[in-house]
Amino acid sequence: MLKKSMSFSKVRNAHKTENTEDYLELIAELLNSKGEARIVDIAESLGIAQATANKTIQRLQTQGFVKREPYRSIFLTFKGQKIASESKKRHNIVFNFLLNLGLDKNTASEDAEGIEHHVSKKTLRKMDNFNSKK
Amino acid sequence: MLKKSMSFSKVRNAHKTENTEDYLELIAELLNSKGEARIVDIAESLGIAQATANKTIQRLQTQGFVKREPYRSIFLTFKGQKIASESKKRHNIVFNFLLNLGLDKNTASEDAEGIEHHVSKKTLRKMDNFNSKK
DNA sequence: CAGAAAATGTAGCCATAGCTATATTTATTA
DNA sequence: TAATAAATATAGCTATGGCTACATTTTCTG
Ligand SMILES: [Mn+2]
Ligand SMILES: [Mn+2]
Ligand SMILES: [Mn+2]
Ligand SMILES: [Mn+2]
Repeated sequence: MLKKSMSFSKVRNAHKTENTEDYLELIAELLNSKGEARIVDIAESLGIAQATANKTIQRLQTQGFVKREPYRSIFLTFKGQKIASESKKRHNIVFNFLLNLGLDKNTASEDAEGIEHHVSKKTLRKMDNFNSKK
Repeated sequence: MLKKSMSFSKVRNAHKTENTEDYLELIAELLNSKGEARIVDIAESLGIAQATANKTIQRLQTQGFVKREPYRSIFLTFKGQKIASESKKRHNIVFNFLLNLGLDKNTASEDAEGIEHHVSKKTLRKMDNFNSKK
C-alpha cells in the first residue's frame, strides 16, 4: 500500500498546474471561436479582474506556454497547444461521464471544471469506458 | 444555461476550503486512532514540513476550527468536528465510488483525495446511488 | 482627426501555502 | 537529575493568485 502522504502530494502537484491548464484550454477555445484571445475575454470568462488575468498571462509567457506582443492578443506556443488539447480532451471525458452518471448539464459543467484536474490516467480510462458503454 | 465563469469561481471557492477540510479530517483520524493529534504526525501524514503544518494550524485556530495549548497537541472545536465528519463521509463515498468504477485501491485513494473537494451534493448523491446498486 | 472609451499594463496591497534555519520548550534516557 | 533528543514555534524567504487604483496605449466614434 502506498504512503498516505503520496495522495496529498499528488493533489498539491495538481493544484500547481490546474490554473495553467484552465487558462490554456480557454485561450484555445477563444482562438477557435473568436480568432483571438484577449485579456478582457479571459478575465470575463474566468470571472476575475483583468489585472489578475494579465499577471497570470505574464507568468504563462515566461514559462513558455504563450506568446504576445504588448497590447495585443495572446497566442499559444507549441508547448501551450499541447497542454490545451490534452486538457480539453480530458475535460470532455469527465463532463460526459458526469452526464452519463445522470447529472444535469449545469452540475456536470461545474463539477467537471474541478474534478478534471484530479483524475489520473487510469480513472480517466474507466470514465471513458463507462461513456462508451452508455 | 449558467455563466461559464460560475464554474471557475466555484472551483476557486473549493480551493479555499479544501486544505482546511483535509487538515480537519486528518486531525479527527489521529484523535481517533492515537488519542491525540500532534504537529509531527500531521506534517508526516501530509508530507510537508513541520513548520508549514504549524502555520496552518495557527490559521485554523484563529478561524475557530481547532484548539490547542502551546507545545501541546491539537483538538477540534465543535465547528471543526462538524466539517471533519462531513468531509470524512464525503471522502468515503468518493473513494468507494472509484473502487466500484473498477479502480485499484491506490488509484482510488489518490484520486479521491483531490476529487472529493469538487463534488457537488447532487454528484455525491449520484455516486452514493451507484455504490448502493453495485 | 480629436476626444472618449476600451483594453492593457503596472504598482502595491492581501492571503495562502510551501521551504530552511534557528530558537524554545518538552520529553527521554543515561 | 543533567544532558540529549524530539517536538513545537518563530523568522524570513519564495511563489501564486486574488484585489483596487491608476497609467498608458489602442480603438472607436462623433
Ligand atoms: Mn478546470
Ligand atoms: Mn477545463
Ligand atoms: Mn482531500
Ligand atoms: Mn482541486
